[in-house]
Amino acid sequence: MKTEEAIFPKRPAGARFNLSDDVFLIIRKKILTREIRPGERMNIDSLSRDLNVSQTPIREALARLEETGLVIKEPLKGFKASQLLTNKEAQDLFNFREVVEPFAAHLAANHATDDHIKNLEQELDRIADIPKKSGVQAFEELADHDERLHTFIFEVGQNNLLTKAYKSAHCFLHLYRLHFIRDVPVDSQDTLDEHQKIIEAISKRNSDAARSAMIEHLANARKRFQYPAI
Amino acid sequence: MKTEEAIFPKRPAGARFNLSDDVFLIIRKKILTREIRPGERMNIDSLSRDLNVSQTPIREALARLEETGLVIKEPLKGFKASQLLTNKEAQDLFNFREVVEPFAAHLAANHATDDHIKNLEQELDRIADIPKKSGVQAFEELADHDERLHTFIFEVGQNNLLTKAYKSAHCFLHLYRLHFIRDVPVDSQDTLDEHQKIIEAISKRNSDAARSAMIEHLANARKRFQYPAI
DNA sequence: CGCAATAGTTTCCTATAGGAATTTTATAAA
DNA sequence: TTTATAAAATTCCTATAGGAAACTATTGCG
Repeated sequence: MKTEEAIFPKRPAGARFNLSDDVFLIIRKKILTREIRPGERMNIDSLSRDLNVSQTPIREALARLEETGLVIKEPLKGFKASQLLTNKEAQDLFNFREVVEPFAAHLAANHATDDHIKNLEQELDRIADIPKKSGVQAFEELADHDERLHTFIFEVGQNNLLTKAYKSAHCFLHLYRLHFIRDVPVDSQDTLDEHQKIIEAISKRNSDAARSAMIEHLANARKRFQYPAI
Repeated sequence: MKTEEAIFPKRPAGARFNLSDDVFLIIRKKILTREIRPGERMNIDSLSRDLNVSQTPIREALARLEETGLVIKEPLKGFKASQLLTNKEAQDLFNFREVVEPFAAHLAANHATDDHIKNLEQELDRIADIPKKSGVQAFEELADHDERLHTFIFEVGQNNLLTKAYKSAHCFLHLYRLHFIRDVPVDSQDTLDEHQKIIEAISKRNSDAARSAMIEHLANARKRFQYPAI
């Protein structure tokens, strides 16, 4: 079968390809952009028709997504996108972050190469004008930046296990945030200031400062997050 | 198709069942007991013949196992069990545990019900005679106990996200330990004393004591672990 | 011996059919 | 009208067969 190029991007020549990986990424994206809503049923048949792919790769992709927790299988009923975090689960997530991220920042300060630091500073430049913007677009840019930065800090830290744990938890925060905070005016300046402080500490290879900057940032982020009272 | 009851245990009448879940657990067990060795190729065909199941559920189970990291897919070549942790990765794992488990112990002390505490103390009784034993059997009993205890502490702690992260990391430690320490005489008394200290702290709902007992235990465990110089 | 072409194997993917469970619809009775 | 039962349609789950692409091994040739 010829895959539709509009959907499946061309790969570098010679690269191994694999339908279920593509399908996995596509469906995951649909969920993370809320094209598929939390709790929504996902029909294997129609997915396979939409993506122009047989059922096998769809099933594999859904099985993998189930393992990540983004999708839930109800035997003999079908798959559905999992529900949003409850308030309690969101608090659990923050507890998790408060345990794991300061350590990641500490590691990052110890392992950062010059290239890493350049990347971090570029990231900061790239989003310097967000505070002047407003509305959904500002929110989305800030959320994307936040995600890139925090993930990158883990990657600089070089503990793959830790990184994996963070990533698998983080996508739920992403969804939660998307759902509740989308239309709330965000005070992006505070966030960016805190990010800057973290990056500066990492740039100076000051691991203690990086750790405490992250602790402070997360405490504030949690407060900013309390906003939507479910 | 009729599943073989020797392999697939009967389920309570009316319970939803699902072949790929069974297959997932069976293959995972084969890996965690080293019936399938790290790095070993896994042929979909022969798996499906062995388990007397068609290829579809095998593929789904392998896709899920790939997501956990226990299995690696090489497109157009097939699946294989993933390699053992490198020494560096094992150290990363200990770093991860040292960040996450003291917090879990803290949570457990705060959330423990009387039932939980009874279970913890029973677990301690159950293995009190391990120090008198020796050889592979003693090792296996200790390893099983260790796994039960640490996992249970997370469950008492009630942060599902944290628990999930721990579990998904822990199976690699399990394999690593199985490979390198199996035939090394273990000094189980130290381990059990430390476990006891943790359980006592949790029983008294003393979260600070639980945290520091766990910190101490992990530091010692890491030392005991250095044993096999790879 | 080294290299290239070929055949065989393996794996991925598709397609499809039929069984099983669920949901929906239709019909009948209270 | 409401409730209960039965039939139909939908959907999921499994099995199986076969084509396409890639890898492996063998063989033949220089």
